[in-house]
Amino acid sequence: MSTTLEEIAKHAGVSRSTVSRVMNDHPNVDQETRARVRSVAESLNYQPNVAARSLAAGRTHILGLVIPMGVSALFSDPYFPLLIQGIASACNANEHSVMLWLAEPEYERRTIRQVLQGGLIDGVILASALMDDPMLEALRKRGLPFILVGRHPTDNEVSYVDVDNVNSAREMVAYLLRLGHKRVATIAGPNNMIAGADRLQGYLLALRNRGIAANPALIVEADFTEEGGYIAMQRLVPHAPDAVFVASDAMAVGALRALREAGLRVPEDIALAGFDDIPFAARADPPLTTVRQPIQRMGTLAAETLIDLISHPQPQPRRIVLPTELLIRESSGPPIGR
Amino acid sequence: MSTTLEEIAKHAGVSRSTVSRVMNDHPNVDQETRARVRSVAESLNYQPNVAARSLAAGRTHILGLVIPMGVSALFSDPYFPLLIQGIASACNANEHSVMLWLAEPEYERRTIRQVLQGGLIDGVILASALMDDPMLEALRKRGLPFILVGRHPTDNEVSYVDVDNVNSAREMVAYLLRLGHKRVATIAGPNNMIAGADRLQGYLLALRNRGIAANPALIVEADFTEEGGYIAMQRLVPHAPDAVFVASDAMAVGALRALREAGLRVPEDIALAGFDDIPFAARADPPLTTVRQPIQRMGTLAAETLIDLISHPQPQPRRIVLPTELLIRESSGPPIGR
DNA sequence: TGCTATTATGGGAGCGCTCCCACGAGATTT
DNA sequence: AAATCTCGTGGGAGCGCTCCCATAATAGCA
Repeated sequence: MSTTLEEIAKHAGVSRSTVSRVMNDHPNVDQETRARVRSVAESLNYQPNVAARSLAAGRTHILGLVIPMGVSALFSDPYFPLLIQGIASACNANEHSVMLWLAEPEYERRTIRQVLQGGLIDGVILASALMDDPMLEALRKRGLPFILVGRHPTDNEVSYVDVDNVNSAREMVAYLLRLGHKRVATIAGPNNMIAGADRLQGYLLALRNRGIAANPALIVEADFTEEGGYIAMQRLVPHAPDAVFVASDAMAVGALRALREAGLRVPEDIALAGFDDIPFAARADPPLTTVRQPIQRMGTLAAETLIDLISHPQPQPRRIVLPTELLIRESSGPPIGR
Repeated sequence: MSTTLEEIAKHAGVSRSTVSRVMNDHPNVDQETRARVRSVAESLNYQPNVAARSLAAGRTHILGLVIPMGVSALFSDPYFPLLIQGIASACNANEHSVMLWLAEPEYERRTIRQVLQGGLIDGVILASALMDDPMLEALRKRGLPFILVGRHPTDNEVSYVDVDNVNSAREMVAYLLRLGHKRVATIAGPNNMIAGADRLQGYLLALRNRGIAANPALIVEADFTEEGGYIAMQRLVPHAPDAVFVASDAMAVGALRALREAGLRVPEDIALAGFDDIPFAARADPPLTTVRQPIQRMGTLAAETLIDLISHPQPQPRRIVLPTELLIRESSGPPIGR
């Protein structure tokens, strides 16, 4: 069926061992022999058997991508597709493959077991871990290389790729305040998700820096979905905010819809700002002021860093923080007079 | 590190073979022995080594999911996330795992080789194969079980899960015609994608059934993206259609935007209908008349069918066609007088 | 009672690979 | 000149599992 090392060896007139050395770029192989083996392998369309390699060497060139699906809602915004694309693309470029686990809570124990003990994963990318994700604990106990997409709030011994959610949010809210808004509200993300908590933190910081006391009535938690943003905004309207920082664009789109239904104009009656810069943000009506984060790039970097971490284990964690960009569009409006 | 069969055997006071039989639900094991082995395995948190199992038995309980990324645009609409969710969910429920390949054209040959010859995939789900997808040819030549999501136009020896795109589109266009529209246009999907071609086919059929000649000026091909829909609609506007059937909701949202900018009201000046029923469709302004297709369910069924196909190989292909549903919302408007 | 099914179990072989050690030949050192 | 050190190569062992065959114990039937 599939070509084996031994066959290549026979055709090239060398031993199995030599072919193996060639395939793994080991030194101490004659230039000429190497070339001959390479060409035979190519012509026989040889592909090493991953299972055998894994058994013998414990290395598979497969990365696991684990996405907790407690918040399955997340899958309806373009965040994960972009992340996956970035990861897959890096894997393609580096001769790796991806195994995907959508960790549904009801199968949690089994998923963890599969991921950790199946023996066919070289490392794990854990995307948007929850605050107290059991997968994280299991990973660290097992000693399998892994990297988070999205930092961990308490544990600073783990590697991650992230953007600075706190400061990005803070800057956005500071911008709204500078425009002259007095009652800046926020629609926050779920508090058990790190990005949600961080962006709320940034909001609070910006207020504090201006010496403004946070008004609990102007802070509503939602679930990162359009629908959630819609409902949250309906709850916010009676409290008459003059600007709202929404912790994701998907929610901002929902908020926009609620405002339209409430007969409020954006940005004339109320300014709005989102987070993410999803493709639709620029095309919303009005176009959405938002924070751009390089999602696909984060995926690529996570994969690349993990691959490096696997072949060059290091005690100290890698922490990669990518820059964001404030995109000022029409939804935040001009400075207001006073 | 990881627990092995042999350890379980020792703890349970039986042989490796017996443990293997228990783990694979083979008959001819004493009830009591079986229970004992089970409990030992459970308490030692045993997980079979996938690589070893694969090597020995040629079965891995891993499904490959291959998504051609020629049209990476596809990833910005919720189709694939939903499909993936359905597949992953079925895999979780059936003790399988998923390997994901986003087949970028530049790595095509290598991807095919990895998928087919790595030896760690029991079967493949190929999503939205292109018209002449080389992966398909390779799969069939290799004899690996596989299933398509989205039928194949010429090859009817392959298994697939799909909706009846032709008839669903036909019905939607027939509905628009029944409302009294005279110049029904379409924004079609890419012609090298089967769903795109099929929906266009349905459009043409509906016209033919009414004895209406297709007007080339009223048919514009786009790429299933919002942006593509926007541009397509701009090109359509000068030809004054009174209704447009858009082959995907994502494109319909773009079309809506183009119409708004052109100062045309929906549905008063022009009726609009989409396809897919993405979550946002119901919340668009106005809410979008569309065809609902059970995307997540298609994923689940594809995975379940494939798993069945792997354990019970059959010569004849399985063809599963799921029903769609016409959702009449405001964007198509009421019947028009004449 | 003898004989053949049936059931429960153990152990060997081997899947395709990597790693380690052994070996010979040539280069380098003393 | 002998001793040592490279380098290139081959072959054995073994990763953890499944499959097959052998064996023993029991059941079924004449």
